[in-house]
Amino acid sequence: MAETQWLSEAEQRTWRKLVAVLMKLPAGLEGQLQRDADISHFEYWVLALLSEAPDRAMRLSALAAQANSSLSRLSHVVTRLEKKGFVTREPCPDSSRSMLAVLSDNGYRKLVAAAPGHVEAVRSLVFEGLGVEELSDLDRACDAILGRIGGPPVPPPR
Amino acid sequence: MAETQWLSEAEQRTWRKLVAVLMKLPAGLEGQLQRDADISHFEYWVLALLSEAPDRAMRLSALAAQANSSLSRLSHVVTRLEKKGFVTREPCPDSSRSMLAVLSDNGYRKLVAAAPGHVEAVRSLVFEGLGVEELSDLDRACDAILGRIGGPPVPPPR
DNA sequence: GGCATTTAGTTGATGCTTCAACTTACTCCC
DNA sequence: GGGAGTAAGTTGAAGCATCAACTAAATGCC
Repeated sequence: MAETQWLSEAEQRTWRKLVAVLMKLPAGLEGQLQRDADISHFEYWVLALLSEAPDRAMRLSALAAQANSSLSRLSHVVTRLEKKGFVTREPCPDSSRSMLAVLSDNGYRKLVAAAPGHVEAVRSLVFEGLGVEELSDLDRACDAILGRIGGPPVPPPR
Repeated sequence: MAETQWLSEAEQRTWRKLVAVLMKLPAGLEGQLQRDADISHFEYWVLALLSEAPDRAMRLSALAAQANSSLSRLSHVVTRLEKKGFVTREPCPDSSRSMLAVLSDNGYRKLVAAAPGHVEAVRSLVFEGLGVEELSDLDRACDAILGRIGGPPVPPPR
C-alpha cells in the first residue's frame, strides 16, 4: 500500500463544496416534485426518458443505463409506475428475455403536468443567475468528472 | 401562472450531465466506503466533522447544519453511530435542551482507518486528471450553485 | 408569574434503494 | 444438440431517509 495522496488545500475546499451540492441539490429537486406532483425525481426522469424514446418505449436494461441506475432499482420503479398507471410492461418483440417499459397516455399527461414546476425548480436552484461563463464552467466540470467516472450513457442529444 | 421558461439547448445539455453526476458520484463513494469500511458516506462525513471540532464534540443542530442534513436524519445516524461505538451522546453543558455528539477514540480510529481508502476514491472519481483549469471551473461552478441554493454552511476552513 | 411561541431533539411509520438469490432465455462450441 | 456460461429481469429482506407527531426546555411579554 503506497502512501496516501491526500488532497491539496484547493482540492479540499472544492470537494467540500461539491459534497454540499451533492447533498442539497437532490433534496431540493426531490422536495419540489414530491410536493407538487407526488412523484420522485427518479420517477420523473424515467418518464422523461420514455417520452423521448421512439414509440415511447424502451427496454428495461437500456432505460436503466440511461437513467444511471441498477436494473434492480429500475425494475422496482417500473412496478410502482405501473401501479400508478403511468407505464406498462410489455414483452419485447425482438428478444423474448427482454421487457419493454411503455409510457401510457396517462403517464405522458403526468409528465406534461409535472414539467413546468420541475423546470422552474431546476432553473431557480441551478441556472438562474448563472452567467454564460459559469454555465460553461459547470459544463466543463461535469465533463471532466464524467470522464473519470465512466462517461454519461446519455447519447448526444439528437 | 406565467409561461414556463424552458431551458435553453445549452442548459439542457449541461443539466443532463449534472444529473448524471448527481446519480453516479454518490453511488461510487457509497460503494467504496460500504465495501471497505462498512460505513455510509454520510456517517463518514459526520465522523470527519466531529474530528475537526474542538474537543471532538458538536451540538446536534450545528452538526446537522454543517452536514447539510435534517436534524431528524442526523439524530437517527447518531443513534446508529452510538450503537457501533463511534460516538457518544452527552448533555450540553451550556444549554440543557441541547445535546452534544462526541467522537469516541474508537470512532476516531475508525475515521483514520477509513480515510485513505476514501480519499483515494475521491481522487480517482473526481480529481485525478483534473487540470488546474478544470479544478477552478469546478470550484466556480459549485460556488454558483451554492449561491443559488442557500450557500454552504461550511465555514471557510480555519 | 403565567401562557404562547420558538428551539432542540426524538421517535415510529412509510417508502425507496441496495444486495443477494433466483428464474428464464440466449449463445457458444465441441 | 446438450451443457457451460452469460444476459435480462424479478423478487424479498434489510437498511436508510423522510415526514409528521411528539416531548421538553427556553424565551417573550402583558
